[in-house]
Amino acid sequence: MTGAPRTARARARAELTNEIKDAARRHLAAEGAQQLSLRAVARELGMSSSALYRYFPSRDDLLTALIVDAYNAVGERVERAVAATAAPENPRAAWRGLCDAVREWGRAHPHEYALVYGSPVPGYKAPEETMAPFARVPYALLGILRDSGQDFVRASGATALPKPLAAQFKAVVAAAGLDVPAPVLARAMIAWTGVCGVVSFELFGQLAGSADPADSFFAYAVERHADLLGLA
Amino acid sequence: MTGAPRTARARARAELTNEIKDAARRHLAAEGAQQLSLRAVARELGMSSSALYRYFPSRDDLLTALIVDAYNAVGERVERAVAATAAPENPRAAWRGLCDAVREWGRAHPHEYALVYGSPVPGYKAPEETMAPFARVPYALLGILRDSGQDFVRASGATALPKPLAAQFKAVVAAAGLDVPAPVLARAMIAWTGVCGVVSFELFGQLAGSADPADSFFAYAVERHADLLGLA
DNA sequence: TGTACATCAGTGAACGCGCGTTCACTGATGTAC
DNA sequence: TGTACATCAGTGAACGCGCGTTCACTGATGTAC
Repeated sequence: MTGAPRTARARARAELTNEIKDAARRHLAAEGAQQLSLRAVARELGMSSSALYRYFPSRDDLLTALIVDAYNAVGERVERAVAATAAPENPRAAWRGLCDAVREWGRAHPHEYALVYGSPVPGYKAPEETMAPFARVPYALLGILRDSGQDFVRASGATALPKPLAAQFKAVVAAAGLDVPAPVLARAMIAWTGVCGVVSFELFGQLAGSADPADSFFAYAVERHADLLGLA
Repeated sequence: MTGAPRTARARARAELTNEIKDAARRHLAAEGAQQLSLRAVARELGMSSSALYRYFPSRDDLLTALIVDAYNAVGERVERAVAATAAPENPRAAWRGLCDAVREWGRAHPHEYALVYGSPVPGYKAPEETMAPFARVPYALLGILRDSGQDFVRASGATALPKPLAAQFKAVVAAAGLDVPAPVLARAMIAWTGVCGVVSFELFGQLAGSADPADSFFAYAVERHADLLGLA
């Protein structure tokens, strides 16, 4: 992103910014998503609460930084997992890799997962800068489908979208400059919401007493969603 | 549940208990899920905060009451919707009814939806009394599948579960006294998590900029999940 | 290389606010004889 | 039906706590000549 900082002061600033975010992440894990407290973060770092204002102009800006970091973290893990599977030759393996990466990241960072995929923080409005990181995982999925060169939509037996949905998604495809047909986007979003549904249920405790532990159920659900996607 | 209250005092108590819960629900909608404030609720009702302790021994008990009410509200709507579709003859219509009921309830009460299906409230441990209301929607879905008399698992082309999952779900079926085979439970849970995934994405803002408004996408996703369930 | 000045990091006190919960109390409602 | 007593609803003050943010300030780090 930005080049290496030239002065000692700039280096210290960059380091401390990261330390603040790390402490905030720990505090998120301890106290839960919404009540992130600047004072508690400052306390953990042994500095005065007012000093934080040198680094983040308000609590919401710190939140935004954490959200951007979280989207980028899961996005990067997903992209690496997909790249490791020789995606074009085996889209189903790539899909598996994507899903496992999301779940593993979520299990390792449940409160960051909740921050981005759980209930919205009341009174917080996500600024525009979160949009690109937000889209990394869905884009990775679209990439798998595009690169497979497979006519998986036809393979799955459903060729056409209902008219209103087709119109809506054609517009989305055009506006975002995506290189997939609308039915592929629709299938991708069903798969993506489905997998997030399972991960959310697992992390939020809705599977306690049924699919608990959730490993086998998750793997099975991933395969069924692959079927629905029409992946070979 | 309990009979009609005999004395004026008991009647007033029951009424005020409901008024407190209503005010708490409104407060939930205004301020968000986790920071439900007893004092704010009392203020809205024009009573002292200490008076609330006559009705709920602590903040967590009020939360529990709201959670139980929320599960029962969505459960009842789902059960009515399913009953209205002549389910045994047309399981797919019943499934549609279930999904639409969940989504409509969620859209009408997004903060109650977030309370039960969103990020868990930090420090709050759901007591046993929430379990039965919690299970109403999944049970309604299992009822649709059982009553259809259809061999939809075979119809969908996947007969056997992987061994570990089969063992796990057989145990769940036995422990809960369910009258469906394990593969049906597995399919039902995939469908249920999938639909909740779409509703959560819609309500939590993840569909903004793509499937927004989400009506057609939701309907399409419901059909595809019905395909996956193997419903006629 | 040294000096004068500008920039920045961090402090500590303060403002004004809200929170859950406890406690001793007043007054009304219900119950037993 | 009337009276004595027990139960309950609700009050208001208090405890002890935490919060985000502002402000005037001290010292250290960087920059231009």
